[in-house]
Amino acid sequence: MDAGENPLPDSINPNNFPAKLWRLVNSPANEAICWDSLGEVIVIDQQRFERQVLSPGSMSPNSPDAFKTTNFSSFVRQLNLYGTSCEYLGCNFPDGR
Amino acid sequence: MDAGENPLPDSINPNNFPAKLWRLVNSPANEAICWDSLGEVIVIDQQRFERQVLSPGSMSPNSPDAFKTTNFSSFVRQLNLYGTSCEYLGCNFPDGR
DNA sequence: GGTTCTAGAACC
DNA sequence: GGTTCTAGAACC
Repeated sequence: MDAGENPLPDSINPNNFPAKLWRLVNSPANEAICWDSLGEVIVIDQQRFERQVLSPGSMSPNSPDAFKTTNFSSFVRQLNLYGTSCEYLGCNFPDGR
Repeated sequence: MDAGENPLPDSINPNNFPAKLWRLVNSPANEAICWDSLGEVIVIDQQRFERQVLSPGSMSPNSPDAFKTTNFSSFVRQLNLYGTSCEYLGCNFPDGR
């Protein structure tokens, strides 16, 4: 599903963390973060996420989906603040295997 | 100075975290982590450190200097456990500038 | 409202 | 003895 199919209620500020996260997780274009098969927890590929989402210049400038931090640990702090469970999809090989 | 010039006392287990950290910080071969100019805090380049020290295969296999984790956040947890102050030397550009 | 650094706690 | 996940606290 794309963002158009699961709009957020007007009471949610689209510029805040939960809304950005929601759009990103539901975006099929994004390969770095997604729902698990049961739709209960978020699965993150840290390497990809840092490269494709957090890294400055990785998203189009002034994108409403860009997070304010570039640090993965700060992003995780936000996840925890909002009580979001996630799994880490890691690749353990430097060459990306 | 190299490791030969500042040996650790025999009472320090060379396989434990503080000893590994000590050797690494004092090693001129290592570019990812070093002392600041006053020799008071450790300066870490996170990107380099992940690539050149934590990443599996980045150090010679079974190196006594290899840490047990591959996660930067776990490494930072160890720093904090031992009360080690550090500064983060970040590069903010995806291409390494 | 978000970011950063550090620490608690449970687990291995 | 180390690792991981989460939370406290101070700061911006």
